[in-house]
This record gives sequence, C-alpha cells and structure tokens, in this order.
Amino acid sequence: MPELPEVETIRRQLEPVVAGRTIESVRVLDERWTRPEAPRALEAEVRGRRIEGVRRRGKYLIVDLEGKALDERRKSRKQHRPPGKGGVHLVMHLRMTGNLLIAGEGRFGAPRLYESEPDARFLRAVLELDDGSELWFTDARRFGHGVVLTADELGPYLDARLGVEPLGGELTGGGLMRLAEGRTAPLKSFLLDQRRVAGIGNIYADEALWRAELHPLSPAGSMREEHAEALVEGIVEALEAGLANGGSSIDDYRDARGEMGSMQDEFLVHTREGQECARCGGVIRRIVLGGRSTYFCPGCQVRLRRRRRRRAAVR
DNA sequence: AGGTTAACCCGCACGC
DNA sequence: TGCGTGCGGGTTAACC
Repeated sequence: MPELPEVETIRRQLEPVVAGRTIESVRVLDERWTRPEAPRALEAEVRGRRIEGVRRRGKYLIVDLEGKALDERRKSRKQHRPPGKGGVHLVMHLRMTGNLLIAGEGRFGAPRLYESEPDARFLRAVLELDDGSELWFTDARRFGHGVVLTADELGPYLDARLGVEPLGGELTGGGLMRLAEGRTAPLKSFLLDQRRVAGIGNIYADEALWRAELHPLSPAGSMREEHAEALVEGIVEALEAGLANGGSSIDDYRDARGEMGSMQDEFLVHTREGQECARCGGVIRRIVLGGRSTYFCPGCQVRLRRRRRRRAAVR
C-alpha cells in the first residue's frame, strides 16, 4: 500500500521530469476521482498551468501549479471557478491501490514499457504535458482522489488531516510523548492516526513497533520517555528502510516508472506470521486490531500496562 | 472527546 | 468451470 515511503518514492521520480512542464490537458475518466467536485471543474482549473514542483505531505502528493496568464483567465471566466491570480495545487491521494505512472510518448527519457503494464481498465485520470508525456492515475478500487485547492485552502486542508512529519527531525521522543499523553487507544491505532503522526500505514506501523520492541496493543499513553524515544527511532528507521528499498510492493504498488519496490523482501515482522523473530527467535503472530492485520513478536515486544493518572496532590 | 466501527470499492483468493 | 463469499485497507462519517 502507498504509505509515506511509497509516496515519497513517486515524488522523487516525478519532480525532475515534470517540474517546469505545462499541463496541456487533464482527462478525468472516473467521476468518483474528483467527488464531490465535478471532473470538468478540476480539468478547467488545472489546464494550461505550469508545474512549479511536486511535494509530499503525509501520504498526499501535491503538484504546485503557477497562476494562469491574464488572457487565459479571461477565457476561463465562464467556468465553474474562474482561476484567480495566484497558483493552485493539485492534491492527490493514492489510498490503497492507486498508482501514478509516467507514460506517453514524451521526452522524459524514461522507459515507456513497464515491468507490468498498467491495466487500462483501471485508468481514472490522465494529465497530458507539453512535451507529449503523460501522467496516468490508475486505481483498481477507486478510492484514490484528486482535488484542486487554492493557496489559501491548501494549508487548512492539510492541517485538518495531518499531524507532524516523521522524517526531517521534527518528531522527537518528547513530542511523541505529548501526542500520546492520556490516550488509551492501542499504540498501533495511535500510529495509524494521520492527525498525530503523518504518513504511517499498516505496514510501517508494524515495522516501527517491532523495531521499538513495543507491543501493538499497549495503550499509547502507557509509554515512558524511553519507550517514546525508541518508537520515534523505530518509526524513522522503518520509513527510511522503506525509502531505501523504493517502497513495498505486496500487490498493487508500483513506482512512477511502473517498477516494484523491494521493501516487501526486507520486512522484519509484517506478513511474517509463523516465522521466526529475527531478534529473539520467537514465533511471529498475527492478530486483527481495529480491523487491520497486525503482526508482532510476543517474545520481545513488551506489552505496557496502562499507566494510572498521577494524583493531583498527595493526600 | 476519545475510541471504535462501518462505509466506501472491487479484484482476487478460496471453497464447493 | 462457474458461482458465491469474504477479505483488505486509508480515510471519513457515524456512532457510542
């Protein structure tokens, strides 16, 4: 599934080949992709704009687009939302089975043939760029999404959904402690909550907890400083391993060039039910937690007890 | 308010 | 071979 390392892998591949290009047209083939916005509205808002860059926040990909020239704005006057002077942002989310692929006959210099050909049945949106290349958004299960936001809308949109970025040093043990304070939800559920820490999904949550030697069912608020420090380290190392391996391809994930990642071969616990724990030799177990497959080693991932709230005063 | 569950989807694996 | 069933999983909405 596309989590932070997968989305970042795509971003890194996309940025150098699309920055500076102009989007000549957008074709939204599945109206669900833009829902509740109309496909034609998104198409009109994006068409004709130059790409400034590609960013990532959590699992969201953000394509920054320049403001339109004045004559372009006049032409668009009658459309749903006439483009303002400023730039806009095409924000995309791959959800579970979405892929964003470099395609077309352009001058990317990227191979046109994929390790596994993108399935045309699943094509949901196509961006055509001014060098003849294309970006294909494919998505078997149609959970993926694209939306255009103005500069004013982008910050609030992301801030309402996402907490701290785990890479780049912003996430500290103390910071994680504060986020978890007083919370009784299991650590695994806590890690999956994008509004606390952004970008961790089912795979990397399991991997991070194993690295930190913490049991997924431990109440989040039960961590002491040393546990929170270990968990931050586990999160960072799990995500960086994912990045170093080009992401995990269990089923549908492919990078922007259509190639599989190799992180699935490096998993320390995820999908390893019944196998031996690399650290303690125990047998890795699978449970369902919050409806999600959760893998852990009962031998070395310690289950913390709920911490009693400290009394306001002693007698 | 925090926490849990269902809904959204549909290809695919599995059983008969 | 064909059909029915159930699973998964990020995010949001609904519910308790």
